[in-house]
Amino acid sequence: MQTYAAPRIALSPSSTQSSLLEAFDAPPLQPVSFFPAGSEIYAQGEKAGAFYQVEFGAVRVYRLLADGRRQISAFHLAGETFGFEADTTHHINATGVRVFRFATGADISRQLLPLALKGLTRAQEHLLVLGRQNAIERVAAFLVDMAERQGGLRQVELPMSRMDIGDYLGLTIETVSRVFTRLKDKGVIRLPSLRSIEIVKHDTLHNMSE
Amino acid sequence: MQTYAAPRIALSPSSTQSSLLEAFDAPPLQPVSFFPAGSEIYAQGEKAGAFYQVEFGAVRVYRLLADGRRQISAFHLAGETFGFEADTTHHINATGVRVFRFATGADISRQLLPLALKGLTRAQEHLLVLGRQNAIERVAAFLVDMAERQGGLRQVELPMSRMDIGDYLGLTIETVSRVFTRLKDKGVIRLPSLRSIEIVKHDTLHNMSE
DNA sequence: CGTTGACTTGAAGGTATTCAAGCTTTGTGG
DNA sequence: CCACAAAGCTTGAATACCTTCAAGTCAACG
Repeated sequence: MQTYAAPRIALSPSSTQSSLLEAFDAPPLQPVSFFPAGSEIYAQGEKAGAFYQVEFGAVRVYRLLADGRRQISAFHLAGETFGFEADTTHHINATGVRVFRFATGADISRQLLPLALKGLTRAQEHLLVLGRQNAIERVAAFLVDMAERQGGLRQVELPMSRMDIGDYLGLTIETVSRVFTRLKDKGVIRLPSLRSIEIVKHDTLHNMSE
Repeated sequence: MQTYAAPRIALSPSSTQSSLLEAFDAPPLQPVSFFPAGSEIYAQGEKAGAFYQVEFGAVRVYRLLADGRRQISAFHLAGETFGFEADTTHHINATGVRVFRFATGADISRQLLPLALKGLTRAQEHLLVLGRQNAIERVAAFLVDMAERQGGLRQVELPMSRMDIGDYLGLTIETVSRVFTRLKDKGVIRLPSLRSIEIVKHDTLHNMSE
């Protein structure tokens, strides 16, 4: 199985972080362990019953077909919290994740349910993108989502490669690259560097993602 | 918004039903109400905190784009149980659903969590299909899934239209139809009627879905 | 400064969509 | 029960979009 070692890019905490954490009603947490870049979290023996906070970079949750085709079902960005997803056919690949455990096993489900529901809602929106939107719409939706999760600023950091983006959007890296170029030529975005984009025409981008 | 009134097709209870229900450890349930064909469940004022059992036919969970494009994120078949998914941008369309409510609001999350996790796992598998598999593979995966959920028999009933299948698999109805024809011509399946298929070469179908 | 990996760009090809027509099934009224 | 209408499904031809294959550029790193 291929392992992707993503570069460590420090991100500012996203806006969704605090609200998600607040939703937990201050559970008793203990930091337990830290996973360096490229870690296969569950491959290292971790099971459900823990949940995680991303310290920097990003976490990819993905599935593979027998021939190696990969679909990333979710990214978790720096500052965000996620949990469960325990499943042997299911992989999580991290760059800098700190693990918290629940002090008691009693009300784990009360803690995990909002995360599960959030994940389910996102997955349903993602299905709409993959099933019914074309390449430009997919990339636009991705950028809008990334921007929102980073506080809605003009400047958006992409803590993942073009290949990751392609595997998230169900596109090839070439198509992702071409769409970036098209958006740049239209003046919708700027590309100061490979891993950062600047959203110039926010409304246009938003309309593109429908 | 378009409403699809699916025909009422009685299905034998699927194999996954009992295991899901058993997982609930016999919660105190009360049947509350019944939704006829074409009901928009949440459009009728139902909120989360209840869960549902499909009596016959099927339930579609879907999202719409502004221009009407639709993506069905899940089918729930006769005998199966589902819950939550409360969300205004999110629609559920039913043909014959009985609603159960939890007697107490206390341990709702303990009851809902396994359902949420099941839904999340299925959504992730669905994302892999939509993002990385071609038309034949998608239809094959769909048929294999339907067969398994109906007890693994050769004969599979499809309690939904070609349009529903297309909107579930991210394909047009024409493509769905063409793939059915191709599978029939290859001798992999038979089509005794529009809404029922017979799986002749089970292994071939399974390999196609990867 | 050269090498490596990641990304971009171009051209050709393939797969699914679109548009259109014909067919089949289902439902309805005579 | 039959005839017709309407809806759903199938089939065909042309088109569009994305992929594949290939070459070239850029950036990071030793």
